[in-house]
Amino acid sequence: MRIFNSLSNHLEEFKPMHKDTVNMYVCGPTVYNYIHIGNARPVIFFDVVRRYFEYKGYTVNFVSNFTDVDDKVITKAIEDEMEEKEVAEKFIDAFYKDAARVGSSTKYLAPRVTEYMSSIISYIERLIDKGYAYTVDGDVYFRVSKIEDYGILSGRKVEDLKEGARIDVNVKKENPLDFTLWKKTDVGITWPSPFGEGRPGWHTECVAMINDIFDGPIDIHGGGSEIKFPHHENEIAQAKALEQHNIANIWMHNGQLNIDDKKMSKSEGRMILVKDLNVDYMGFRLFTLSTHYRSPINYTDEILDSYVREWQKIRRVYKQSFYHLDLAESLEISPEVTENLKAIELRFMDAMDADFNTANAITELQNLVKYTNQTLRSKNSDKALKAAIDLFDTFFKILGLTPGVSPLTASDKAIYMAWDDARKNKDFDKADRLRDKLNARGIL
RNA sequence: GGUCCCGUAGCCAAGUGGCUAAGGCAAUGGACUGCAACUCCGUGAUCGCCGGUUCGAAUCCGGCCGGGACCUCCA
Repeated sequence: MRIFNSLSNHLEEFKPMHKDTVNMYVCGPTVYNYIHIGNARPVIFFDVVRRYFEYKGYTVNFVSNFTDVDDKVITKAIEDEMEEKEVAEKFIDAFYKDAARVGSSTKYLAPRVTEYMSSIISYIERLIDKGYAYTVDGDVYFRVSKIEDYGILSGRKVEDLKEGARIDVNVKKENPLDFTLWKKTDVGITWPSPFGEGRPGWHTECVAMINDIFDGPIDIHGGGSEIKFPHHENEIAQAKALEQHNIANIWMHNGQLNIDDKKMSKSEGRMILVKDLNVDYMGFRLFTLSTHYRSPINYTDEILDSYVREWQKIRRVYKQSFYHLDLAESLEISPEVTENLKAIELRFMDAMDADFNTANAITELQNLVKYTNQTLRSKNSDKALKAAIDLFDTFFKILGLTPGVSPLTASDKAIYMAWDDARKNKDFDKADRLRDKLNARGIL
């Protein structure tokens, strides 16, 4: 399988560092607010990455952090007259709820900055010891000039960066590009350290946690493209300084989600929170996976709506097939995998193998829908239908889509049979009443 | 100002050197149907514009137009 590596800018054949295991880390949210639909994109996409690796038989050690201390969390805490910890707890809970809503697993290791403070401090100390960082007045800065190819990930040159850099009011820095490792402060929560009372900068947490948890470089590091620079660039710089490696073999970055073709902006009123999305979340998940993960994706109500309807269509044929077999007491029938189904499955997997081309994978899901609708209406095809359902289950598992269909109850079946009889007897009044009942139960 | 990305039918979107440019939505014609819903079958684009490279380009190169991102907290 081939994955696009942001570090090399090329598609690369995936080779795990440790046989049958994938170690991956995805930059998680800063927990000062509910997540918006743009935050949901990596939550959904990297969940699919994990699912696909698991489908392929790998054990996936999936880690994604919570940034539970930084300026925003502190500001929010002061605003709401809460402790930083309370703010973090509140929005971590909310995050888990939203992640579950959009169909992503929440069962993974989620380290928090506050839990790794000693690791972060010692990481910074080691950087100072080796001359890659310097202390000024209780602040600690990373010395970018010590890193030979700083800018390698984001494809920037130090000269270009300097030219574009704002006039830095912080005269403490040796170089405007140097970034903060430790910030001296007396606002909000602080920790004691050898450099003084303060709190860590944003860029060390991920490297320190990865270093602690995985003990060495990992297979995949993921995140949104907008944090490629400076965050990921700075992570690499620190790891190079101490560990002489790039943290991850493969760096993956998802494109941004825009609203009405513009970047989300709270101040301009262009921001939608996941919890406020008043639709079937599976439709939203399908929407985010309908564009290749590296491309930007545009949100409008209309576009989302078309994917919600698409999801209903997918779910409908699955449900109808499932109930068809259930009514025939054939849910456990042995499947007959036809050539068509084999071809659809093969193309689906080919798409996933090609840098997680979920857009093409979804096309195959749609081909399966069409095939199943045709099969559903032909006679004596229960075995093929069973095979189709099995394939749906496989696709759903990989994409993280859940149709929410379970076997019918005895009373459901009785009504269904009665409806069928009424129609055969041309008792349409009765049939319509029974049909309403079945609709109310969500069976038709 | 610097760096970079994108522009495929009304809409979403795949394809990044070679069979007739996938698929979906919408629209429209037909089939099915007690009615309706559902579903199935059919119908649409020469790929922003101009020029170049090539036997051959949506795919490579150059210019132009349009949109966006990053360079500052941001998934």
